[in-house]
Amino acid sequence: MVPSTDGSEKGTARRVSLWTSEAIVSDMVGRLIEFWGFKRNMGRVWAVLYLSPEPLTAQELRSLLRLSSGAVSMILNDLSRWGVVRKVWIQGDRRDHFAAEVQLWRMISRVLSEREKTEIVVFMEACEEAMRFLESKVAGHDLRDRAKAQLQLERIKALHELARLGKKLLDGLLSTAKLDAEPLTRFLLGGARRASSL
Amino acid sequence: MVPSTDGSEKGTARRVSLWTSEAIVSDMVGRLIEFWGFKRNMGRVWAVLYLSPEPLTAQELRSLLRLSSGAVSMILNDLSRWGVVRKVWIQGDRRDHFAAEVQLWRMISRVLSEREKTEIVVFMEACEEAMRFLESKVAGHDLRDRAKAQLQLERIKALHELARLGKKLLDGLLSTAKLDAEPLTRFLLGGARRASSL
DNA sequence: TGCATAGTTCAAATTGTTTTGAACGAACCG
DNA sequence: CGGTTCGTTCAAAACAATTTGAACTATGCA
Repeated sequence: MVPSTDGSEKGTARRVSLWTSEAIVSDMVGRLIEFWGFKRNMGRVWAVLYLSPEPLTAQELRSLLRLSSGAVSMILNDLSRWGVVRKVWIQGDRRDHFAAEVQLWRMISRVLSEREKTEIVVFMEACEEAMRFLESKVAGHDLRDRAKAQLQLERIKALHELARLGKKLLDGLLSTAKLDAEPLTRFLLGGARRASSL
Repeated sequence: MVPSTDGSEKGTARRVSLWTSEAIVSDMVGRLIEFWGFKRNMGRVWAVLYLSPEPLTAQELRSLLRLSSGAVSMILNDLSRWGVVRKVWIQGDRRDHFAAEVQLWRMISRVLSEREKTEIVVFMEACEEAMRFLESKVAGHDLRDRAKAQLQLERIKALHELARLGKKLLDGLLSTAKLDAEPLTRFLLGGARRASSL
């Protein structure tokens, strides 16, 4: 509401509403991120920081996004733990300032490797455990059970194999990621692109 | 509890508890699927069907997984809409029987294309809208605002480009998928594998 | 030291999602 | 026709996740 005394140095809140572009993008990133299993506000906060020319304080985020102090604190923590936001020390200001990681690909690969990879590994281990159980069943007496155990073994093996392939794909993506700043861009797809700043 | 009159033709519930392998896998698939943004029980139901030698009735699923009649009905609907389970007509039995899609890759590519692709397209459209808004800002009078609009334009362009690449990757996966039954297996990764039944 | 502001924590409240179970409609069977 | 079983729907209940706000800790400053 208050139209902001824009150049001010110390005032409580420098600006209290988002540009249309910021609203659209933060909303969208929020949705996307939620859909990916994170909190919606993590996406919103990240997006606002990503579109900000300077690092912002918790206060500013708070008023831009109408969140409580607690929420902002927790969300910034989450984002820091995922390495997608970092604290920036600013001369003579006691408050913490936050900046978004702008290397999109670095960010994504970090998340992928921490999150998806664990998920896949756990899944594969579960498959292995189930298969160990079935090994004993296939040697059992009941004929019907043996056939069933056999079938399950095959099916679970297929799941296991799928996970293995998924992991490989992921590893492929991640290794290209480490290599450089223009990564996905030539990962198997469309070799002839100019460098971009992802 | 009741150990089942196994070969029975018409009894209410043929079996009421899961094998260890089934418990492990259905639990695991449930988690994974939940993590992917579906209902946990969708994963569980699918997994039980996937590991079953014959199609099962809603009743059976109900007692195997301890769900209410309503829940089973709704979940089977969801699964049908996603095309990962289908009704099987069984001679002289009034009840519907359900079988899991066992072509893992076909199943996954269907879900990927329906869900992720839409998501990406919507995201790209949002980026475009935000960029249109900014185009007007860069022509504005306030100097500060112009710089900021410029920055946002660049950043949003990067997001847009990332989405485009994601889409391309997805399309690549999906097109290999359509091609055949042994798909991911040689999608860029490890050319030298035997055929599998994914 | 005492005041003021920044930041964190956590129990309670809110919000959102999934499940339940009773009510209903449809199909089959004698 | 009834009676029975199957399947669906939907409002209420249970559950899960997120947010709030007040209490608290820490730090800077005079």
